[in-house]
Amino acid sequence: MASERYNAPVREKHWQAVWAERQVFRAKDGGKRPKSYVLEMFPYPSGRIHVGHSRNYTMGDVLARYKRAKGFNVLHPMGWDAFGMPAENAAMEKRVHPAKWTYENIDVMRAQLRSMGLSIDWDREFATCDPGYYKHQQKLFLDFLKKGLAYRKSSKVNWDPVDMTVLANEQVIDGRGWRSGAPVEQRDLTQWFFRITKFSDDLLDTLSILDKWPEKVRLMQANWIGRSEGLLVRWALVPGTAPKGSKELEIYTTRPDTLFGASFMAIAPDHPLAKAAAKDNVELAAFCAECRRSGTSVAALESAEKMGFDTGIRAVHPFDPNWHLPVYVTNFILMDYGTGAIFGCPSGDQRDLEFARKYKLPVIPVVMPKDADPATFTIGETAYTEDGVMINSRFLDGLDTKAAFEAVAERLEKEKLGRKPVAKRKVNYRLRDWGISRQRYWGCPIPVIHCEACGIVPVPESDLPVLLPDDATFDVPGNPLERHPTWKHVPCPQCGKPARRETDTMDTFVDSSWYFVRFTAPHADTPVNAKSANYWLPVDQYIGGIEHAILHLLYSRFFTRAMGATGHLKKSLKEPFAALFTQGMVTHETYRTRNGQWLLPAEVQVEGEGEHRKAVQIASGQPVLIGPVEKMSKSKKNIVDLDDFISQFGADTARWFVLSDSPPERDVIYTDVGVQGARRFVQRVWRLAEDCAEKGAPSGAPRPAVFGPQAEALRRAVHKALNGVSHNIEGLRFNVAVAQIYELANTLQAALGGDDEGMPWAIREAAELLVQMIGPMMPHLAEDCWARLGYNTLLVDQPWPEPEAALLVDDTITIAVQVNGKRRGELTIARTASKDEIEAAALQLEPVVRAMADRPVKKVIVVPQRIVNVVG
RNA sequence: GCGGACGUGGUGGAACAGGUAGACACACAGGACUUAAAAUCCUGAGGGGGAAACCCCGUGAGGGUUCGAGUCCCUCCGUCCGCACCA
Repeated sequence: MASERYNAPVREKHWQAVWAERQVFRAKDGGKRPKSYVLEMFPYPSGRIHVGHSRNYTMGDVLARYKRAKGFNVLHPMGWDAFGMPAENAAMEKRVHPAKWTYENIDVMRAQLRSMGLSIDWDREFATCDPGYYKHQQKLFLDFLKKGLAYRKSSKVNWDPVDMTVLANEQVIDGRGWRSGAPVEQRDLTQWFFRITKFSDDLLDTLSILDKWPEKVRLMQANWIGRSEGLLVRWALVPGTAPKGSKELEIYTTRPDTLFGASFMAIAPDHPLAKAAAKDNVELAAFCAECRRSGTSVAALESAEKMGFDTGIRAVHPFDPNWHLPVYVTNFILMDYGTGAIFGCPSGDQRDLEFARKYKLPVIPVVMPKDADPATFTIGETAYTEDGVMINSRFLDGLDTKAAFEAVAERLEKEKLGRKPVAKRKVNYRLRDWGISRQRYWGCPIPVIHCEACGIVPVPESDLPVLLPDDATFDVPGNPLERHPTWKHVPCPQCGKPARRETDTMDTFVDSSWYFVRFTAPHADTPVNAKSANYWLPVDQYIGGIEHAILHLLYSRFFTRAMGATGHLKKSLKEPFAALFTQGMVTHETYRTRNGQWLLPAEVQVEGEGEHRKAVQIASGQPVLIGPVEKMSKSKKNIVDLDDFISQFGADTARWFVLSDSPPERDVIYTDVGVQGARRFVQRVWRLAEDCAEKGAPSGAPRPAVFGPQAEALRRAVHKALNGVSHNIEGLRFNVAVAQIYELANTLQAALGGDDEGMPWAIREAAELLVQMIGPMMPHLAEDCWARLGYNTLLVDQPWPEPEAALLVDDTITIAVQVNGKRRGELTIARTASKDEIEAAALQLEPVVRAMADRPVKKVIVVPQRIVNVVG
């Protein structure tokens, strides 16, 4: 019996050094083995790694190690998503340069990740703030610019007047800047954009081939792209009612079938027609200003009452020159969707209905359910938005919704207003082009120069990278690049006259949109090495949080296409990530003092159970409020530091814990007892390996010709477990693989007492296979046990074992026997038994006879190898 | 409002493809070892009835399909997530 304990922290350091020295995880292009690119979303270097972060990397590492053992040439890299606001905030608050802050964090976090024993090829590491990375990003930008995939336009932005910066929508909370708390203004700014909408259809259509992506993510992306098919319809304006020069109004509709239910037109406050009309109408101008002020934040939209202002303008119904409809400016029409104008059909749209009721506009039912009576069908408080049969619609009456759509489209396409047709079909998208300008210092400079004479001039490629100045100041709000005394002043590359650098930097989502490409050749002097990219891409398994389901993944998909269009990637590479897995978070209780200060779990002592649980602050003895379980985050301090954890329990315990119990896509709650369980198992495996080394046959012992029944049973259990664990790792069902390993450990431990024929050999085999199975999950422990079993090779170099097929199927099996669907007994019978044999045996079973009493057997269902159901 | 997912013991969860529900783990109870504790090992356990054999009930609720439903279909309840004036 082993009496010592496994000293995880010490042994883990040892094995990490061995792996590093042998460079076992270095990936090389090419070779005979099939490739596998395993990638976890790279971290932002925020400071330190906590146990919450570790789950993502552990899952990727299990897969990477498994694939390696399976004979794949594995690429498993790591880097840093290193540009971004937190570094600048630190610069403002702590007077430390963003670069220094970032690189120091990287040093700390790299050491922490290394201590997890990840099978990373560290030679490929880079940070997106390295000039050696962003240089190539600037080159990509210039190529996008050339191809028209990058452009400048004026657009509305959220402007924080205190921090003097543009805010993303997520950074606006209740209409206020998330940092400054100042009310956010809407401003028109000229910004840089990527033309993601050029690929709208492709981005949508290709979702269907991403069969290894979660359905949920594909759906979210499809909704985000938001394709709709409709009709652009031009309405003439009644002369005399419209401002000079305004003769028509173009609207977008997906429901042209409801055209005869129209009772008003609605346009956005920023619509050109609204602006023109407001010139001569003070009240209207005031109304438009009011609409703009209420903003576009979510909160504002939710609370805003639907309001309209009758401009006095009248529009002519396309099918009836005598039918005139009022044109309202409203606060609920968006200028940047469709044409910023609609016709309102109150009976077919809830929002239009509410508007019509408020302004006493007609409500004409035009669609009714198939079985309704047109004489009695009316619209009450709810619009009828389903498909149905047309009524009150002249030539459409009696048609179904789809046919009516077509009929209207066909007629209006032939009608002429002026010289052009009244209507044309139009596919519309919710997706907008991607605004990438940020008025920040800590980002990739946009490599263009503004010249009064030449306009926008790209920085010559030979001048790349456009480096960030080291001596920026962060003591006042605003863009440090803009106020830097010299940086932006440069001669125009074309005419040589004084010109000005672009001081906007790129959204950090740009950095993370192609890093996975760069990993395939991180030292290449062009952005991409075609040979390496072609070899490694696409990423075979991508793992990360669901919070990136839309933006990051969509942007990366765009980049793959844009890089294809600019010749950096081959065009046949449609998708960057062949398989995607979104893992759940690690959550933890939160703790606060009476005055609302967050406390680390390490600062808190918790006692009692259930409702009697109480917590006190260790340092002060003061009571602590136990808050809800939430995702581990720095801001709420409900984190367990990885260094603390590893020095206490070791990396393998952390890895095992985050893989156990909860399905990987679901959240797992961090609890001390859960960790104890993982730690106990680490020790148990270690002792078990020792015991097996003692009681099992020596390594390399010849396989006995005959196994007794117990040894045979053990072997069957082991090979079945191996089969199950292999499948479950491949399917990323780590929690089930863990359970099967537990089960095997139990079986093996129980078998240690047996002295059956061939048992020592079976025990050795079982121990070896068990150790190999835990290898991807607890690699240090497995390596240690491998050595204890008498090997001087490295486990990490061993191929993944294959189960013996003969041991996976049993000769005799036990199947359940039901009477009228209720389980009454079981039957142990040869696996190959025929239906008749099974039926005969089942009918003789004592519990079956009893349950049937004297009723006649009506029918017997026999599903060989599964079940018997006697119906009586 | 629209779209989606989920609901299984005290707890986390398992159950291939409609075929023995509750694997495995945690917590719990009893026992062994120990002067004692820790650690470790063994045993028990969905609920109810019964001394036991065994019987009844049981996967959010109700209904349906089926020889058979946690799994498929319908209705409802609850929880979570995404989008949200998208025309």
